[in-house]
Amino acid sequence: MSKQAELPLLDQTAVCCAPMVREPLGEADAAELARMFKALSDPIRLRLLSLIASHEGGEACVCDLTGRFDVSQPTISHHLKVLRDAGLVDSERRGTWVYYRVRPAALARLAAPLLTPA
Amino acid sequence: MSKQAELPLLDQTAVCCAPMVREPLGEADAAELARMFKALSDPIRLRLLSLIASHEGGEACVCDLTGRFDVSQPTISHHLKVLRDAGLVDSERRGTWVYYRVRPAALARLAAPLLTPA
DNA sequence: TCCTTGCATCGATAACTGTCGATGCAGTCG
DNA sequence: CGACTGCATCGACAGTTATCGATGCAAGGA
Repeated sequence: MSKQAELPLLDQTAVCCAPMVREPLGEADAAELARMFKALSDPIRLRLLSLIASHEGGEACVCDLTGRFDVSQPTISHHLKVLRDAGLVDSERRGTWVYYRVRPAALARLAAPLLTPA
Repeated sequence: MSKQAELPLLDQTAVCCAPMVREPLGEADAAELARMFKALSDPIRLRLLSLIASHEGGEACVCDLTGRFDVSQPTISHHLKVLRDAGLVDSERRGTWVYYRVRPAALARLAAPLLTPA
């Protein structure tokens, strides 16, 4: 579990600190950002992410998440996998349960290009 | 042109100022945010947005955009429509050309929930 | 008026996505 | 060991999306 390195590495400074208002996105940056935004392009995934982030301790086990939605457990599992593959969350098994936790750096990477410089 | 009101109105303060780390997203908020993120989930649309935003005057006509990509003109037109329907850009016809311009408030609305509070 | 240019729309098609029930697998508890 | 629970994976199916060429339409110039 905890698949990292699903996305190619990026020049952190390029994506992180240069709002796209200043200079056009390169093809590679656009491709990676698009992959991450795509993970956020579903209402259930957004709610999952916010449930995880706002849960006490900053983490939530799948059992806390399933049942809060009108979709089946395999569907929740699928959405969690999409979030994980996009690098937005991490998962860790502890005993019977699997805990998910948000990766704040990933969110920051997405927010950065959206912020218009003053 | 310039279709507004494609998205239902939202409580501005709820979406805008409450990072989802604090409290879980409501269903309606999640649905609208997902629609906007979906518009950003394509590399071509991200590059289009950054080209428009970084273009001099903060606006670009379609003729500045077509030809910078390996896809046909109708495809570019389609992607611009997606961005417009999501409320991320505005378009205006002036004479022969149609100019697109980013709506900074929309970008800010997307960035807000991603920012983790200190 | 007719032709040209800039852009949008249409219809078709291949690829992708969300969802489900069924199933598999790992860990826990008798 | 055997049963049960929590979660992931599989295979199938319906709905959506990205793309294209063809076409339409508006504005400007000859």
